[in-house]
Amino acid sequence: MQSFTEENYLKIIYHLSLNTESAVQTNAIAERIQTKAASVTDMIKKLADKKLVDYKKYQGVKLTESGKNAAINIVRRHRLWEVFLVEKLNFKWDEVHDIAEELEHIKSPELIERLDEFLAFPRNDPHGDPIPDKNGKLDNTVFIKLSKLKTGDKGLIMGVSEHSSVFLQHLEKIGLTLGKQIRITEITDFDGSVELSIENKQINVSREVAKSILIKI
Amino acid sequence: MQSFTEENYLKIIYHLSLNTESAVQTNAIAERIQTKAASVTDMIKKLADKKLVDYKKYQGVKLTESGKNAAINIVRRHRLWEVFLVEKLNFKWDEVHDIAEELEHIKSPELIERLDEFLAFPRNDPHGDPIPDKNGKLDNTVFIKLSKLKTGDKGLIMGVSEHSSVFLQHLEKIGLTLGKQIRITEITDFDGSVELSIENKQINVSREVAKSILIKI
DNA sequence: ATATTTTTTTAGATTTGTCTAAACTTATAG
DNA sequence: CTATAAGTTTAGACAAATCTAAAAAAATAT
Repeated sequence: MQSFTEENYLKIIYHLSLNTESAVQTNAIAERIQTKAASVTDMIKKLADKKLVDYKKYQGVKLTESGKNAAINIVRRHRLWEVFLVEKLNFKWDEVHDIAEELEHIKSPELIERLDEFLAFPRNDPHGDPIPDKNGKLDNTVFIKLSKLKTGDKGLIMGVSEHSSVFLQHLEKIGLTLGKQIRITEITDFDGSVELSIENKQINVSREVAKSILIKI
Repeated sequence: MQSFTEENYLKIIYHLSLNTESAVQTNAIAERIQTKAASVTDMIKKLADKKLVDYKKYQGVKLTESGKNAAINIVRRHRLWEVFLVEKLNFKWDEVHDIAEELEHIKSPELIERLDEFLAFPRNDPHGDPIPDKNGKLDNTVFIKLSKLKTGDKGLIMGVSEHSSVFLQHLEKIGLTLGKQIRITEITDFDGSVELSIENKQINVSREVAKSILIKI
């Protein structure tokens, strides 16, 4: 069983691994986890001793099979708690991350199975991210960035790839929330901004925003 | 804001204070918290520096006003989570203590207010213990031990003063659960065991058991 | 190919919470 | 009222996770 801190490292390494085939760098971890590179090196050695990561000096780390399992479990717990906070306690989607960050470390497996059942086995968290099932299996449906669509394309908002409060509050304000149907009405050539219709209203989003919204066609 | 460990000490000191007017002894804390007296002395000094306890060498500790507030807050969180686990996730009353022990340290006050609301502001936890309100106020209804009743007395089972799994499972098995109506039909003089009728059945409980069941007449 | 910059690691210190062993206080028994 | 026992504290050490400063390796630039 891992400590609170070890779990945080595993989770961060897992998230950083998703963007790359190659090993995760010490500095990248340090930045994400708000600590110094030297501390990361120390922890990496500890995780390597426990066979949770493969590590060669100066070469960064990769999760082992068992490290990956542990990480996915943490992600599962985090996302289930986010669903609970939004669906049952009426938190907004931009308010839940920090609380889930604490709740994810509660260890009882029985608790998580029952929570999953209580929430009716949700497949996605409030940001559209998939929730691993109890065997660690992830729904591998891949969504398309709104910025990749063409004029006339229709789709459903399924998630976001940027999780900051400012961004989520902005989406909330302009009405771009999970599950809504959209249709692209125009794409401005020179700045890539997108005009779309949603619930019979026309709104305009910048290319920056469009890149962070995930769509199912 | 206190650490996980400091919170545990405050909680234990609070519980031990309930049984006595005088200061709580180092050894008593050590026994409850599964640690050594020397460690307790160290932590007590830290809590005293933070003005959470009053401490004079060799004289034990008492919670200060602010220490007591902190402790009551932890108790509130613990008991609310116990209600959640039993009412919403269908845990049995003897299964929830350890999980609530972890959940009670999640810090967000907003979370607790919303949880309280979600549970419809329960007044008691699954063992009948009162839940402090958000101002720390405790319902001061005092219940009577079943062992104090006389033949013919009627009452409702409101709680238990012993929380071990074995005991709770035993009560569950013989049907003595929260909220049920009972009537004393006979008290055996020589061993103090109590015969009572509950839901038209006659059952017999030892004096030991009777002392740990709390009744509202 | 060498110099410079970036990244990573090491060495040694610090903090938090714990421990053992010994010393000290207070309580209890004769 | 002294001797012994019980309870508590101190001193010094340890493990976990962190840090700073300096050394070492790898990447980049001239």
